[in-house]
This record gives sequence, structure tokens and C-alpha cells, in this order.
Amino acid sequence: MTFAEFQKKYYLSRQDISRKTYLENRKTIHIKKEATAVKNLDIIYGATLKIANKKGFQSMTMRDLSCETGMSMGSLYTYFTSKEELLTTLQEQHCSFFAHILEECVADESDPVAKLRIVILTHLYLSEAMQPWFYFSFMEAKNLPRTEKEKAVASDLATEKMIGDILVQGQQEGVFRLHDPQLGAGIILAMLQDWYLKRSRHARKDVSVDQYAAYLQKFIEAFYLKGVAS
Amino acid sequence: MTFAEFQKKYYLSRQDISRKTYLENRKTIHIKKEATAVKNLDIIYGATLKIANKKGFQSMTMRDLSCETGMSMGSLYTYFTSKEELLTTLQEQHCSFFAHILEECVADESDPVAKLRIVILTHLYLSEAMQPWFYFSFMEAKNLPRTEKEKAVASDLATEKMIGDILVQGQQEGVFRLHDPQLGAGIILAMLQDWYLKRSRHARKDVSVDQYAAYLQKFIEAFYLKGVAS
DNA sequence: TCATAAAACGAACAATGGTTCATTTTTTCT
DNA sequence: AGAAAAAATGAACCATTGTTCGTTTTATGA
Repeated sequence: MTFAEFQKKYYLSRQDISRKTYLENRKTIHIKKEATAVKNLDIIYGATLKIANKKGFQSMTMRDLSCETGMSMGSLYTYFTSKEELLTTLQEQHCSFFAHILEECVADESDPVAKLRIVILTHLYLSEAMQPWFYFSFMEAKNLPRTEKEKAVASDLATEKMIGDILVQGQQEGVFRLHDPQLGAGIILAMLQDWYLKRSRHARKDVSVDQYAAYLQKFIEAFYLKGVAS
Repeated sequence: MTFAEFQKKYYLSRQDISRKTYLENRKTIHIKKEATAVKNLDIIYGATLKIANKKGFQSMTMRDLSCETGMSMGSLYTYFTSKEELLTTLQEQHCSFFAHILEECVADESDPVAKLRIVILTHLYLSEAMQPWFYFSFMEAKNLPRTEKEKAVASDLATEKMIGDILVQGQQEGVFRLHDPQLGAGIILAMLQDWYLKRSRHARKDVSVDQYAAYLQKFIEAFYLKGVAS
């Protein structure tokens, strides 16, 4: 699978997140028509991520958001009850979307080498497709309300555990070299996160996701795979 | 060198940063006695990093800082002219301190393998000794005033370039395998940054800097070094 | 076309938070 | 000890910003 193919498969993602937000928050969103709500939620999410990733969510004022979305202050407040609720909802919706896809990707794969490859690839592709949110989630994690913060940490740990489990399985099956799988999982996750944390730097080097993915695979397999000659 | 040895060598660092700040900002700091100024600057820096790393610099109020330092609002303002100047000065002083030590560490080493090892080790040790600032610098980079932001980016790029240059040298001398040194440098830097960005996670796994350093060395050399049998 | 509901609007209110400065407390030096 | 300098104090000021709500504009449907 290449990124182009991945994109086709998850083409609808952005709309989906806004639609899910609307359906799950009908009580607080005082808008009757789904189409209107979904369209505006999409605009609001996009603008929020754009501004927050430039100056931080705290520094983003509701007036900034009003300006960027082209909506009035009053309008914005028909989509959420407070600035904090906007933060909570945005984070929650994106986070659950991400978790769902990542868990799905290794579901019907049993070979640890293939599993590791697909997790790495899927994570990179997801973070490429949803780069603004991934960056946002990393940078704003500590400012999230308690519950959301805990979910974000849990999600991150789950990803790390998923990688760690694959490493353990590979060691048990004798295809991976014996090394601390906890540490290994942490380092692999760090390399995955680097892709969305330093986007502009990779862009300057003219590196595509697919090139980065290929390099990572080689790097990781050089250490973990048994009997690969240098 | 172990971290314990490193710590002995750079024992005075914290005081040094406050002292340098005082000496270079005598015009704006309306305090006559050096000892008083240095003591309080140290308290202010420590409190600022502590609060900002918990809730973000923007969200930190001057009242928070007053409370944490035990100093009054008025007192704080004799050490800097505005909240932004506090940010600027803190960042600048720590950044130049860091750059100085990192450049020094490879000065009298010519072998690329040894060079790579010492850069990795020094970076890890520095980020361990100054963890609050490293974390702060990464998380607040985008909120820094223009000049400081540019310096922070430049410093980061310089580190990456330093690693990249070592990889190139190693390839030219025939001790490293041929691979994109730019990408490699980026990935190595990501692994170094993971150490201070995820401190609590490493603590939970009971991993020391020295253990982490050893693991990284193996990981990186498995990929770069030629003819190391698996 | 017109009446009614839906949505958008943005000025006004209240709370927050950076900054100042007249005053008090502490230190220094003779 | 006492005067003068240094340092610390914190209440008050004012710009900023989250939030509301009475009004206006737009969409719907008979």
C-alpha cells in the first residue's frame, strides 16, 4: 500500500468526524439541519487546528476563531457551549477515530514481521492524513481537561503497547533478536512521532511519507530482524 | 563517562545561567547586589519552567509565578520589564548555554564512530541535567517571539547538521554504510528528543539515562556501522 | 408571496490578568 | 543606633477576552 492508496480508502474521514460530532452532540448543538452543522463543524475544526498549531490553543481567542471561520461569535456558540468544550469535543472525536483505525489495521495479520510493518505504515499514513490534529494532540496534551488528557495518554500508551506486543511475539517466535521490547517500542514510537512533529523540516528535505516509511522500516529491521546481513 | 561523572563536571550550570543573565541585563534589572539578583533569578527561572511545563507559558499568570516564587508582583517586575521579556531572556540564556557545551564536546575528536558516540551521550546527559528547559523549549518554540523562535530553530538544525556531518564523514571514511545522512540525522535527533519529551514514561519503566544511552548506541550502530554481525 | 422557523449577528457585560507605583520593609554603612 | 539606599509589597488600573442575548437576516414550505 502507498499513501495515495491509503488516502483513497479513508477519503471521507474529515467529514466523518464532523458528522459523528454532530450526531453525538445534538443536545448541545442548537442547529437543526445536519448538512449545515457538519459543514460548519468542519470549518470550525479546521480553523481551530490551524490557529492553535500556530499560537497554541490558549492563545487563540474566540475572536481569532471568528475571523478565521468567517462566522460570528454568536454563531460559534451554537456549536459548543464554551471554548473548553470545543477543545474537549475536537480532541475526543479525533482521538477515537485514530484509535479505531489503528486497531483495525493489524486485526487479520498474524506474522509479527508483517504486523510491525503494517503498524508503522498505518501510523505514518494516518499522521500524514491528519497531521494538524496529531501535532495539536501532542502539543496541547498537557492543557487538556483531566479526562481528555487521560484518554490521550492512554491512547499513546496503547499504541506503544501494541508495538511492544509485536516485538515480544517476534522474539517468542524467534524471528526478532532479544532486546528490551519496552524500550524498543518507545523508540519506534518516537520515530513515528517525528514524522508529524517536524513536518516542515521533512518538507524542506523533500522527503515523502513513503520514503520516510521505507527508511524507517530498514532502520528498525536492521536492529530487530535476525540474520539480516549488512 | 557516566551521567554521574558528567554531573560533577557541569555542577555549577544552574547558577551560571542566572549569573550570566544578570551580568548581561544589568540595565533592565534594577537590583544592585549580584548575589540577590542571581538567587532570585534562579528561583524565577525554576518556577517559570515548573509552571509553564505543567500548563503552558501562556496559561501561566504572573499571579501564579508570584505564588510559586514567593515574591510579590512588583518584585518580579524588577527582574524583567514584561512577561514576554522573561520568556525571551530565559530561552536565550539556556539556549546559548546548551549550544556552547554541545559544540565543545566533539572539538578534539576525529574518529566518526567516537564522535557520534560522544554527541549522543552529551546530548542525552545535557537534556537529563536540564530536562525542564529542554521540554520547555520544545513545547513553547512556536510561542516564542520571532527572534527567539528563529534561534531555537537554528540551534536545532545545527544539532541535526552536526550529526549529519558525522554520518557523512563516516561514510567517506568507509566505516558507515551508505544511507541518506539527512534522514538519518533527523531520526537520531528524534530518538534523543524522546528522552526528555517522555521523561515520566521512562521513569515508570525504571530506565536510567545510561541504560537509554546504551540502547540507543546499539540501535544506531546496528544500522550505520559496517560489518557488525547480528 | 408571505408567515414562521432556523440561523447568524455583534455590541455589551463581567471576569481575568499584565503592569504600575506610592508605600512599607529590609539592608547597608557610618 | 539611625539615616539613607535597596528591595519588596500589593492594591488599583485598564486592556483583553470568554460569553450572552436581543435583534436581524436567511431559509423553508404552504
